Amino acid sequence: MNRPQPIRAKSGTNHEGTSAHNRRVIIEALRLNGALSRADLARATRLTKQTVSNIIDELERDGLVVPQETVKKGRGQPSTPYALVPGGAFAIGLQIDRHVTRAVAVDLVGTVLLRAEADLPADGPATGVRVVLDLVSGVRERLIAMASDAEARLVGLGVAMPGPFGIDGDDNDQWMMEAWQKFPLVETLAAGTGLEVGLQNDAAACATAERLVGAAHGLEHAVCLYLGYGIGAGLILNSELYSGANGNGGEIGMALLSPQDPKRTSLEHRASLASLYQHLEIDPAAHGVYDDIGRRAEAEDPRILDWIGSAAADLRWGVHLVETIFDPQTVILCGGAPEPLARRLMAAMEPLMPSIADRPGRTLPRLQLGMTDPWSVALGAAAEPIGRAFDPRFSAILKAAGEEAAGG
Amino acid sequence: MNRPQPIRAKSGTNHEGTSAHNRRVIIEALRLNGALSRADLARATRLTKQTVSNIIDELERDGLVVPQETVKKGRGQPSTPYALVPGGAFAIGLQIDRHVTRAVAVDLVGTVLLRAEADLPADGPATGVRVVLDLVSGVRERLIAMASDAEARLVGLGVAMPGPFGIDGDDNDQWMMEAWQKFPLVETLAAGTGLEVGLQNDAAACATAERLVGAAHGLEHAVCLYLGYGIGAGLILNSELYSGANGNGGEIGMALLSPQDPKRTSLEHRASLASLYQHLEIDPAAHGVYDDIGRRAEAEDPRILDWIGSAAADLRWGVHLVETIFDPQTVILCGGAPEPLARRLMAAMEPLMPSIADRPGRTLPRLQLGMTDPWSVALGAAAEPIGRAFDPRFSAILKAAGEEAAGG
DNA sequence: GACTTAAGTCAAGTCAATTGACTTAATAAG
DNA sequence: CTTATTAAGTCAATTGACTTGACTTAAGTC
Repeated sequence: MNRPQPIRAKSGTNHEGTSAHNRRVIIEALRLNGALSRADLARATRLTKQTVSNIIDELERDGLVVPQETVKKGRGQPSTPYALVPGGAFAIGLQIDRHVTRAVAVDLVGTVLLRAEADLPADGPATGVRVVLDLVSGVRERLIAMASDAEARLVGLGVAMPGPFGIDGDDNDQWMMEAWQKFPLVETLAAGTGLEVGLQNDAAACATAERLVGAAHGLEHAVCLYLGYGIGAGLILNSELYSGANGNGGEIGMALLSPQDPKRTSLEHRASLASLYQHLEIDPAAHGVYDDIGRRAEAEDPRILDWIGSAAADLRWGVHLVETIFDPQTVILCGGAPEPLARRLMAAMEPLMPSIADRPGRTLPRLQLGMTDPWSVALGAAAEPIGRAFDPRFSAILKAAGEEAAGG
Repeated sequence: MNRPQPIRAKSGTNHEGTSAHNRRVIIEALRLNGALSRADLARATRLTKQTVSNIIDELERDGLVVPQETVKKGRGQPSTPYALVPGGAFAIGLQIDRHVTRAVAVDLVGTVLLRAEADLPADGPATGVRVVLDLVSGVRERLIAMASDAEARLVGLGVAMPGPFGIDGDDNDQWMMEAWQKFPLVETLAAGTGLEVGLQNDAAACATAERLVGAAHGLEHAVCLYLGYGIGAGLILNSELYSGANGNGGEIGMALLSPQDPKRTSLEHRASLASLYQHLEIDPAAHGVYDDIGRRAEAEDPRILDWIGSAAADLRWGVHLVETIFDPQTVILCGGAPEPLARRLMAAMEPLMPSIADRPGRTLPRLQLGMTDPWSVALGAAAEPIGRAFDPRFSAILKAAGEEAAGG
């Protein structure tokens, strides 16, 4: 061969790609609008009635949609709306956090069916892999006990853990997170479960959750500011999660706050639960910390209010920055902070700084509160395989790497 | 009707979408890899030989590709590579700058064939629209004189001008830019020329140019820092220009530099040619300013070096920030600064701040110099219709709004 | 009670990718 | 020098999935 480098090109597509896309478009339309008739779907997707009819028949056979009561809405034959069947598909989500791992099972519409939690050992993945595999298979078994066809309808396993990925750390890895980041987790879990495995960072998972069932539902452009032990941004751009070249898109925790600052203060250093724990001089590894800060926020503990004031100033600027850079429809504050804290933090961020988002004729608020639930990252992890299997996306149309070009 | 809101759904697709995508994929492969044989194309795109053969035949009939000399590369029948025909398509790009407007004609491979320039009147679009229409039609006529089939092969008119769009300004509109931004330019130009018209901001246009023929050629993720009269970022994400919800994505000039700063200093205030003009106390509207600062940079004028030092500090942080947020493959410094200035500015930005981009095994530099040419924005404007017509993209597969769903 | 409107089906048609056999033309082996 | 092997590319038939247009069903409306 004369050509030493591989040829760079996108994949082509064929009838299967067309069909897969149209199926996904219809599923998404039902997710976004609720039950719709074949005629409505045809108009909305610009497909012909006949095509929609065929796809709906197929989806019904596959158990993904069911007809509802017919609706008489004027002249003409009454229409039969079809709705998504929640039990049409399932996914498992796994969160690996600093001292705990959580797994959830969700259905096609994003309802959390099962939760499970376990402590992670202090030696990281060495023994921790066993723990997470057991957690996942426990959830899987309970899911199958709930719905006997769940095994066949399980579309994948999503994993979420703190990023960044592929970077040499700062030697301060008290939680063994770096060891987890370097561990071949996707391969190990895929081999151990036989499922397709996807990996996201915490913030991306939160954004994925907000996109499936939360404040970003149906939005094309949204930024989720995830405030957890660290801080990150989950980016929904063109209706898809944006991950960057190496899966580290949105890892804004490491962003330094100022061009001049000789101390090189990062955003994470000032606005994250880690910074709150430090400010309060409490051990983040102690049990009940999460509930404790929730209660103290509720009680408006002055030291918490201090931190809120300072974190809010930095986050206000963070909102300004992501609005300026991304021009999103909305910014969502979400993630792992207890709700009383998140709510007060959000209130303290008002008034927001002026920005490009401050435009006439807005319908969505510039900043809104998303999920504040310790389980939202695991939910987002589970939402990823659902989206991968059912959301319309460019990559779903293209011929996959596995499919060889034949023809001679 | 019972349903007051329109139904939200993506468009479906059909055979035409498939076919259009495959054509685009093949054109892109030829653009990225140079001439390729049908067999190579089939392997790279995962299409069958037969399909590729049909598409190549069609593209050859359409005058978009030509066969090259056959190549004997070992056993088997020699292959016939096909190459893009530069004259297969043309586009016109129009830049509207503060006191000048520029138009270029480019061909399918992004070669600039013609340039034209005119001063803009001080009253903005009121009389300026006439000027830009004349400029465009002048270029169009010269293009048709060069290539008689150019009229039929003209795929569109791209326009670039400073953003942001749709925002109420800061009452300091000495250049009438706000008047231009509010003017229905796209509609007026479409009506006046009969061409499809697209609009981008300066930074986006520069990124579009870098993507077609520059440092971002073939990259999936790149951020172009555009330093012109203002400053902005052109974002290439997933191989496409990202524009945000309102076309203002990347408008980082208005980003405030610090959470605390009571003076609310914006990046544009510190790192842009406007700030340089102010620093040098020269009138940016005077003729020959551009060449003048180029010469002074070349001569290492101490006042220029002052500015370079301070702007470099801010830009260094800007690079850190976009790396942290986007995780791109590379950052490209490009745009409207004279090359001697841009080159020194880039040198002064080293060493870059540590960031997530500082990873082992990089092949591309973290920061590289892109086009520094006063015509690069106009080139990017022209590159936009070329990309719209020929690049593989999700939206090109979907049924267009014009196409009504029929079928009964 | 006849007409209009809209949902949805039927069956044939069309488009574009696929398949598998075949042709062409080179190098390698004996 | 002949034969085998390999690879590019074509031919003709097939397949899959959307489209078309006529038709059926079931409400309103006049």
